[in-house]
Amino acid sequence: MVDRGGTKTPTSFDVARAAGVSRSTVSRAFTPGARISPEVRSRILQAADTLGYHVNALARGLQSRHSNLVGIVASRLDSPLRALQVRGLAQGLLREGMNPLLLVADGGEDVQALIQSVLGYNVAGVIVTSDTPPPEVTLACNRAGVPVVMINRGPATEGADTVVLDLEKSGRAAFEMLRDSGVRRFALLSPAQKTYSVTGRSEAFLACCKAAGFDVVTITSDGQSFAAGRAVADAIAARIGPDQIEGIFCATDLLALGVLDRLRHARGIDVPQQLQLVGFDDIEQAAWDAYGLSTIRQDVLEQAAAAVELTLLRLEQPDRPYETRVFGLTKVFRKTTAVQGP
Amino acid sequence: MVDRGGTKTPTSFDVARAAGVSRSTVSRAFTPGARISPEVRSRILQAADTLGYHVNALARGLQSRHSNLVGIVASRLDSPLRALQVRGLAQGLLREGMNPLLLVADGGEDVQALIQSVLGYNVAGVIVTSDTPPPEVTLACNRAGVPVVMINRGPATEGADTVVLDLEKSGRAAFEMLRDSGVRRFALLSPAQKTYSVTGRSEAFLACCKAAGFDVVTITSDGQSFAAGRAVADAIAARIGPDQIEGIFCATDLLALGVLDRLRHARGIDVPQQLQLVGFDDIEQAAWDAYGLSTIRQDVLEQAAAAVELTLLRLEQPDRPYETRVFGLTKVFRKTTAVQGP
DNA sequence: TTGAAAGCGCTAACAA
DNA sequence: TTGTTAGCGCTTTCAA
Repeated sequence: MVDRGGTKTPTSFDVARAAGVSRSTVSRAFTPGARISPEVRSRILQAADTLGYHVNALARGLQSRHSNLVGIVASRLDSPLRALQVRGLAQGLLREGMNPLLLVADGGEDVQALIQSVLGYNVAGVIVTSDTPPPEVTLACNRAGVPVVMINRGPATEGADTVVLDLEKSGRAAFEMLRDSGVRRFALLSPAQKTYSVTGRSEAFLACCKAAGFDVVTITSDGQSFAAGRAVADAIAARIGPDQIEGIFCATDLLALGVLDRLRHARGIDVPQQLQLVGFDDIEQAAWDAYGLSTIRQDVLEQAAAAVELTLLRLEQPDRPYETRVFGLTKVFRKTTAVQGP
Repeated sequence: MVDRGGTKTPTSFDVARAAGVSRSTVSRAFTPGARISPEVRSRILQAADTLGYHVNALARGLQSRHSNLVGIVASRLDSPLRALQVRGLAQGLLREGMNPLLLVADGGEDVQALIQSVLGYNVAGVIVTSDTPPPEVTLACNRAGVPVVMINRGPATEGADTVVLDLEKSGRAAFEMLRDSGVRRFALLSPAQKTYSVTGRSEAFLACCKAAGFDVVTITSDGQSFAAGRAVADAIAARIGPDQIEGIFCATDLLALGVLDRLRHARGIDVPQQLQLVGFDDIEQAAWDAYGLSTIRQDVLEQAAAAVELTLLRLEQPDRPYETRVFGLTKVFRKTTAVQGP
């Protein structure tokens, strides 16, 4: 805030004087549930309105030992899934009267330092949906008494509420979709970088295949982006053919789309005739006609809502036991599997 | 922040005592550019580290009359362009030691109320990249002495620095791309909702066509999403044919992609043989092989960096004249025009 | 229901 | 270069 010499922002003192009450009373007028008579209250509110007064959140937070700021730690903000998730988080928070402090944690940034700086705002809570889940985040927040909610960053950690997808079901769903589409020779495409949810469902998929007596060819990508998928498409194409792979589970939609794009347009491979493909997430682009990706849907908006709810719950009851909300998923058959959707 | 009865967070007082100095000196140790001897400074930093001390941003902001919080007002956070923009903004801000306060302003929310609440944090600035640019935002911020930067929300408003695309060049580039690809019968697809940049370039395109002696068929969509494009694709298809439209400029890539998707896959229309198509933005998906959309690139990351820079500049020199940075664009020929890229 | 007084943790004048 | 003294604007006991 730059002081441009203009009129100073009015304080509760100015409102108090205008309304003929004390500053404490003004404070009460702006505190939901405070004991104050309706008449006095509306008189104050009116005075405040004409003066253009609004509570100074800094002072309030300083005094009351907590602001209504909630930190959101997110990485890869520009990936479709994450963008939607952050939007859900921000809107949910705003709706509850909290303000989201956005922390982008893509590689370069020092997450630890970010958390420290955020803690300096007496944040009411921190929601983590980053890829790299530094356990120190939980630690630092716990020390400061700040509740933490992890989204798909489990496993259920002591000291944090958690929102997760059912890993086992995720992997199984992928296996089933391919198997039910007639695939007998399986492959898996998964990023080299370990991540709770992506690696987790990949391993669950592997386990399912093995349990059913199938071998799996595993291919590793550099990251989970579209470009990463595209980059390994040739390696995949090379393994298509008699006695080779028939169906592949790509651990994220973006990866699947990258593979699909190159397979079809550069290699002229017919999906699903020559190779079947299943992704994961059901991002908006998966449904675009040019792709029609068969995939497994997770409802990020629902997860975001749960994260907000968990944050508020812990604010109300700091001592409640840590909770883990496990979310399900939906198989979405489209056009990259033999079994096809509508 | 919930007080879980644990150890209290250390204050500058504790650090001062541990380091054997006064609180002001501790403050100086954490203030870049403050006059303090290196030895004392490192002694304090060390004491702070062992105590787990970090500056309380609330108290600092309260006292110094400005926090290092910067509000970002954004809408449609989950659209590819906006997501990238917000990411750039957040990272740029973080890099400069500022923290982004994210305000999602999609229809429902009362922007005015949001701004008020944000102003309560003594934010150092506000960056607006929302679709609906309430002039009240500028007004409210100006009254509070908070600098405002508008991204593509011009025209240059008094009271705000501005980052914009060259509207005239945008529209002209679209016209030229189609014309140079041999189009003689033009069409325009633009959202019904007025927006500075989208409506602006649409009108510039119209003007260019008219000036060159061409008529233009204008088609209106409900919004600028993929779905909106898809929804008007049939209406466009109906106008393809002898003596009908040969090329269309879609005011956003998402719109163009929606049209293209349905035209090709539901209507079996050959683009660019039967119809040429040019989009705008060059979002990631435009380059995906399944689409290969010819488009006009705007560099959102560069714009975001400029917005951050303008915010900082005004912080340093509150009285400098308001500045407008105009950005150029790049024609990207791909596969939806007769003239094609690499 | 209201008011008076005491800080929340920090920075910014000023003095040393 | 360092310490001292005042607040920043608010909420929160505690009395009235």
